[in-house]
Amino acid sequence: MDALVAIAEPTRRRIVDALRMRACTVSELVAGLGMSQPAVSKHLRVLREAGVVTVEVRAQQRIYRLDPAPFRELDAWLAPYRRMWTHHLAELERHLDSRTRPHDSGPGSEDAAR
Amino acid sequence: MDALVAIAEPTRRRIVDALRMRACTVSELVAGLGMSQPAVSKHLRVLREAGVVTVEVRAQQRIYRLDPAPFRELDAWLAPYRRMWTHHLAELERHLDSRTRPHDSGPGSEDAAR
DNA sequence: GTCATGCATGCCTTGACGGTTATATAACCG
DNA sequence: CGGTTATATAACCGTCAAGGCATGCATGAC
Repeated sequence: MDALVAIAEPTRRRIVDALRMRACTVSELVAGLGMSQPAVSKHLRVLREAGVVTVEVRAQQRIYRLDPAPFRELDAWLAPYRRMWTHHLAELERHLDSRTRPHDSGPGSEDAAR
Repeated sequence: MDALVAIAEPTRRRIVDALRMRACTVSELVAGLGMSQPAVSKHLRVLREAGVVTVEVRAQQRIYRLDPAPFRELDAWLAPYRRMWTHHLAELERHLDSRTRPHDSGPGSEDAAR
């Protein structure tokens, strides 16, 4: 979950969101972010060391692309919380159910989450 | 996605992970974290203002519990990235396929693994 | 070779943040 | 009422990180 800290930073999340569409060179990112090139390079370094992005050296250019691994990790971390809100939904559903059909006692239609 | 910044901080993630199990008072969190009470209160304030937790006033105690909303939001943000790693898996699968059966050219029977 | 390009690194400043101690507020207990 | 409990807030400090500029280091073009 070290990647989470890296991704949380607003500017880096902009970079990540940009790389989600397609791999980019540093210059392209600089143009899109409206920031100095060193600043972008430093953010890319953080993302690199957190395993969020990988680099492909191509002449003088560096092509950055996302590494799926940390996102899978984030997804795994999020999993137990998913149960939380599905539980909340189920509760709400039961509540609404009991208001609509006050005497419905049977475990009726199950609506699977997502 | 302001909640992401709040959750990214290590101590606050410990708090969130604790609250995932059950709602807690401040004192309980302080005991679990081994930190000063003001420090915990400040983190709780950040989480509160980010919409991550809600408070229930009960005499002198404040019972904190998670609010599912920001986690759903995080899940939604993560969704497009999910497509990324499933795509990677499909690619890897194709690759392994071509190595196992080098002359398999037709898009014939697809045996989906796992 | 020299020059230009693309990027990384070093240094510096500034602002934000996590942690502490001390204090204020509020609710129960006697 | 005074005293205790539970929590928030204030004031302060040390640290760290994000951004800027200047520079170094490769690679390709000439």
